[in-house]
Amino acid sequence: MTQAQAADLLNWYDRHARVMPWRVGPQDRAQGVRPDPYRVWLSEVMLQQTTVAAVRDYFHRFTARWPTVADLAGADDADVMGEWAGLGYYARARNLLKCARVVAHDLGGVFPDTRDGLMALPGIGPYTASAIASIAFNQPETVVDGNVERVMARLYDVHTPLPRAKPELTALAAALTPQNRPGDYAQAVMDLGATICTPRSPACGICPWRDPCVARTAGTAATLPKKEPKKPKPTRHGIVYVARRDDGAFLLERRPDKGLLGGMLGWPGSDWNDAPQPAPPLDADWRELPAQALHTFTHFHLRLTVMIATVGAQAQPQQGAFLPHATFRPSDLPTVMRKAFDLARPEFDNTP
DNA sequence: AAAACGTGGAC
DNA sequence: TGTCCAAGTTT
Repeated sequence: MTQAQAADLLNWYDRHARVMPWRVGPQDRAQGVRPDPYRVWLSEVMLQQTTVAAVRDYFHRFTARWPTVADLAGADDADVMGEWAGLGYYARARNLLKCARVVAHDLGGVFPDTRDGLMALPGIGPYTASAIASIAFNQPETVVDGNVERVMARLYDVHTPLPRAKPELTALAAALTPQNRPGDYAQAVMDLGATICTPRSPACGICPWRDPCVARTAGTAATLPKKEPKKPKPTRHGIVYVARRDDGAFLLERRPDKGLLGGMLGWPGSDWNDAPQPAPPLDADWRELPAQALHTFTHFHLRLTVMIATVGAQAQPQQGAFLPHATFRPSDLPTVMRKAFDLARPEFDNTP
């Protein structure tokens, strides 16, 4: 019964698998081609809470610049954080480097091939460990991501809201996981969730699991999975200071590793709260821009007031350091800081 | 164990 | 415009 269901899904995957740069397709896989564990790991970390569309270009840039785990382990922290800029959840990038260095220096450059071994590494949790073990090492582990939760909730018409339903959905997913082709099966369920069993208006008519799906029969598919209500996001305020030196250098600071945007480059400024105190990083003739930078994080909205100033070569900052014009890439900034820069930049162009 | 942690696209 | 959501992990 369940074996037949798994076979139905694998047949569907053989015909409809999405093509992705880190993936070995079912045809090649059948010929014995194995995916590179480094690329599987890198893609899985990038894909945590992040869409395939957003990951593609980052994956290409990372693998072009650091083709192996040893290359990545030898990279400078600032270069890795800069390449990650814009992708979000920056703890992933810090843990990525930590993990690469453990694998390169302590494990001889070889990734563990078991779920437990993988889970011991920084930035690898239950989902990612199962994904790497099954996809890269063909271990019969069960992956449970948002797609799998949705597919299982519908297949068995589970109305318990998430995250409470997670253990139940995990058990249901495990019972379906076949012993053969575990990697293809894992990717097949996720492809099904991403292309057929979508959050809104699922395409039940062309679903390989149309017949056994309880929620489709009950007419509840589109309402599942249920979720606990979310808390409203408060709005916080902050002030950033964008100083441009005569020679084109900009005053930037490296944020501490802990906390929001940890380890990333940013403009010096105030704390972010209801009524931020001015905190200019150096004495200058600061001018407030008429427009604010608006940005929404996971748990709050932010309205950033942008102050700008042009300073001379003798300027001595109390916070941060001037980054030479030739060294500064705006693309190294996290998005909220790039938004502030996008407001400030034309002002410097207009008043050189 | 609840909260922190980013961003961009779809509707 | 606002809300939801995406191959979750850490503390």
